[in-house]
Amino acid sequence: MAKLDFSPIADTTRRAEIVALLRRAILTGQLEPGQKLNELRISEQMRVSRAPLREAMRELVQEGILTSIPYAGTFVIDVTAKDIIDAYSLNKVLDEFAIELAWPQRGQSFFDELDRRHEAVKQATRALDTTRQIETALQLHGLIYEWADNSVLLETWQRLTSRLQMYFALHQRARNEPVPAEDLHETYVALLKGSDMRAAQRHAREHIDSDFEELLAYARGLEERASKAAERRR
Amino acid sequence: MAKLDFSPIADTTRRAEIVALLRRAILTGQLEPGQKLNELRISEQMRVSRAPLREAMRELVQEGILTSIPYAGTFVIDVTAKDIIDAYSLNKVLDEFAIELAWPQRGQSFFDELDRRHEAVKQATRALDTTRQIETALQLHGLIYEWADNSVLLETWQRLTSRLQMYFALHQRARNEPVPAEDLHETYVALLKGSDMRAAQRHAREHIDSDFEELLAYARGLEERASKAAERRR
DNA sequence: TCTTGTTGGATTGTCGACAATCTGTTTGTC
DNA sequence: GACAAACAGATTGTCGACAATCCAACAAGA
Repeated sequence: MAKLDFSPIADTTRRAEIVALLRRAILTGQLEPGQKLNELRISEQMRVSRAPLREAMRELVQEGILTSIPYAGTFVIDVTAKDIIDAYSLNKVLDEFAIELAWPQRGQSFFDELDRRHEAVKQATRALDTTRQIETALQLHGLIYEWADNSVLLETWQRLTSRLQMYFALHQRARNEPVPAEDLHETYVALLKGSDMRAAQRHAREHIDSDFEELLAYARGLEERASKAAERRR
Repeated sequence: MAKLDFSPIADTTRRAEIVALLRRAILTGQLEPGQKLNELRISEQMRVSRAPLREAMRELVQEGILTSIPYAGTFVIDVTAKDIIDAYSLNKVLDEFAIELAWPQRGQSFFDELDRRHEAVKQATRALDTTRQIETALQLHGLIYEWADNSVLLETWQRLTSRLQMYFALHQRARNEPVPAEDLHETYVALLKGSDMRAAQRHAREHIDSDFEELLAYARGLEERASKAAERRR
């Protein structure tokens, strides 16, 4: 008998599709931070009743990209400079841990997948598809987590990634100019293939820092705009 | 004007109360791992309609203590030895990070709160209230996270804590004998008051390991029972 | 006997309507 | 005109009923 692995069949509940739609809208910045989600309007647009929509929203609230205030509404989370700093500093720690766990698990299939994902990033970069560029870069980064073989760590990283993706998307959107940017991941990939774990950990940390500077600049801009808006309100 | 800090008013949605009730039932082990939650029955018992109950369940699914299979049901998560190992090893890393962040933030109010929580543990221990003992011990442990001033880290720890609380409760429940256990936190508290951060980090790691052994023994018991049950099913 | 269809009951997913709550505006009073 | 009470509209929270799906038991055919 031919050996054939079937993947699990897709979730076919409206709820799951709504979650995917909303998440995508938020993570790509189509829904802006602080924006209120009107249940009636969205449910009409999606041709769905409010029940599955509300359940989907609860999921995203727990996922950390929406916040809900009883009887007031559900909103896209606000993004502050501190949030970005917090997320990044935790990401550093987790990265180091993930590399440590994944290191002995590396093998041919790991390297193959590494190349595959790296290629995807390069392709998105060439195509000037910034949204996809962010997505693929994060997926490349996520490989060590998938191979770390620690389900709680993976889950944690996925939550964190949601926010990072959102932050990057907002950043890109703010300077509404596609940034080709040559490939920053060459060294990262090479080190993950090498034999010096410490070096890989160190690079992951530094690489993060370089991206970080840009994001922080954006965050500071946000802060400024927010305080000005508060001033205007007086 | 007198300075007075009001705490936020309680959530008054049924949903929030249901979440609290269910969470408590799960974390204290009243709902067993793998058990199915029948929506109709629970909603009738709580005198509530299925809508807020289902929303509450979605939250707990995202919180990681329930799992949902479309059209099949929502279940309390299964607990495997690997889950416990994974949670603990991540907890070590996070603890180290939290201590590092919290260290410069320590001050009188930190020490006071530390003592307060330590006292709560001792009291629960004296009263042989194992459920409360677990709760208070985790709260003591959580102090460094609250003072680390990193919202993402805190959030992450709270998710992790849910599981740890559940694991401990199951463990206690399995050997249905209240364990007085003398105070294990004396050293931990002392080190957090001291001036040697490294020592505190080291102790946190070792302290975790000692509790860990017990939990692992329990987990292995679980595995064994599970495999036997699987055998019987053939 | 094994496999494959069918059927009934139970349970989850979804819907539309109603109740509770909030917010901004209007009205009334001083 | 300033302030508070009452109202109106919009929005969220909750409910009961219906539709879709699953599962176990049973029946039919090879």
